[in-house]
Amino acid sequence: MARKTKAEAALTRDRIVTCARQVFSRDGVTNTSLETVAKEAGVTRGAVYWHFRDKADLFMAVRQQTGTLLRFGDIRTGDALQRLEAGLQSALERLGSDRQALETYEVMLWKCEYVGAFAGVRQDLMSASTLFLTEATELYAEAVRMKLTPADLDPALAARETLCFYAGLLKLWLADENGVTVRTEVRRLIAQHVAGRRQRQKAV
Amino acid sequence: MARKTKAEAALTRDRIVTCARQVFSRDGVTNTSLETVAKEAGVTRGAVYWHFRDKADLFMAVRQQTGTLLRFGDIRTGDALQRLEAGLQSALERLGSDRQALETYEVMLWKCEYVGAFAGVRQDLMSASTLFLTEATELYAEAVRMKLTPADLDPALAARETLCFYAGLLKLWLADENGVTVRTEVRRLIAQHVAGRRQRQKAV
DNA sequence: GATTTTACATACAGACATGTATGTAAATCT
DNA sequence: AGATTTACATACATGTCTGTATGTAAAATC
Repeated sequence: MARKTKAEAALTRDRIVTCARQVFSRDGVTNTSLETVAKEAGVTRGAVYWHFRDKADLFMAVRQQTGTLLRFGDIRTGDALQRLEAGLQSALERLGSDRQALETYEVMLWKCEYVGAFAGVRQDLMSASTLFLTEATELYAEAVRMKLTPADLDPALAARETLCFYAGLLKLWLADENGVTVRTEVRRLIAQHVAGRRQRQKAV
Repeated sequence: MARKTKAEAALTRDRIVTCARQVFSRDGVTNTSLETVAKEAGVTRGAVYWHFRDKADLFMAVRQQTGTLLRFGDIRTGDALQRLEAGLQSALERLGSDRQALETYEVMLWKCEYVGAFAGVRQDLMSASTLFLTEATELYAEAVRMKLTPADLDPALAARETLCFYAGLLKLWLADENGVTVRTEVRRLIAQHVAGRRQRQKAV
């Protein structure tokens, strides 16, 4: 076999990751053999083992290729609550429009068993949750300072509730292919969730 | 081998289910061989195949043995929002005190790939979500009628938000073994979530 | 009490996955 | 230009899991 140039090799690696994502999302991580991934990518297991140590390593690459769904830092317009809402909205919108993100999260939330070598990945997910909490807490703190919310709102607790809401929404959205639970109402759901924090004018 | 009496056979079946739950929660569903389950239960694969058609069937039995975590219908004291909160609280409390429930949900939410024969199980989960929605919607509707909430609250939408919150809370609670995200704050989180619906007195 | 089931254990056959070792021709380095 | 890596393909050795077929002694049935 003729040796590939470095650029070609990078392409090969990328193809393997892309195909892995697709096969994982179709058959589940554990049920997928590296042979299947290799075939799909038009290479042999040799190539796969050259680029990745094992399946868990490949799975990590799949995650990294897609990156993070939600980045509050990217959003800079509006008040704190508006930025929070925009972040959530854009994350869910991306799921609907970005097939790669869809497949990756489908795998992570429904088609992966976090056991053995994959237990570490679960730790990763928890780190992502912690990051979410940090950012969301800061946003809520700002909202309190700006009197956008009742003064007694606890930013850390509110952030945790939002994290739960977001985690559940992601999971349900992915499973709700027929739109019977949340998929058709995402926008309103997110808007309502954030609106619930906002200072209310007056009771009836 | 001496034939067992019907009662003994039922015990055997139950042991298999119990051991399956434990092994599933340790090794993940896909990575678990029926041989492992059988050994753990002190029988051979013959017994397992006698009682269950295949692994998916056994998994269903694991779920049925534990039953539903959350039943709003069981709670009859307090106003609609109090009953809603009590339902959520009791579900999470059970996770902390009932090891069987803990293991079952750990498997369902983190150690199972919903693919192939297990795709049907995911449908089951969605049915459970639908049931949750029905009950929660009714509770919110009652809350509106009793003026416990702002009059413009949409019961169906509120129920969906609560479903997301609950789903995410369950998942995060299970993963949060070190108590860094939600585990130590469950009670307050749930209380806050429900309190957010309640009619507020007056803005500052 | 003879017959029929039952509740398993045992045995069999085949498929499939993994990790590693080895081969190789061309790209890259010096 | 020669030496050395590189980017794979191929081959090997091994273990494991599944489903089914068959055997069997005692319960259950009549």
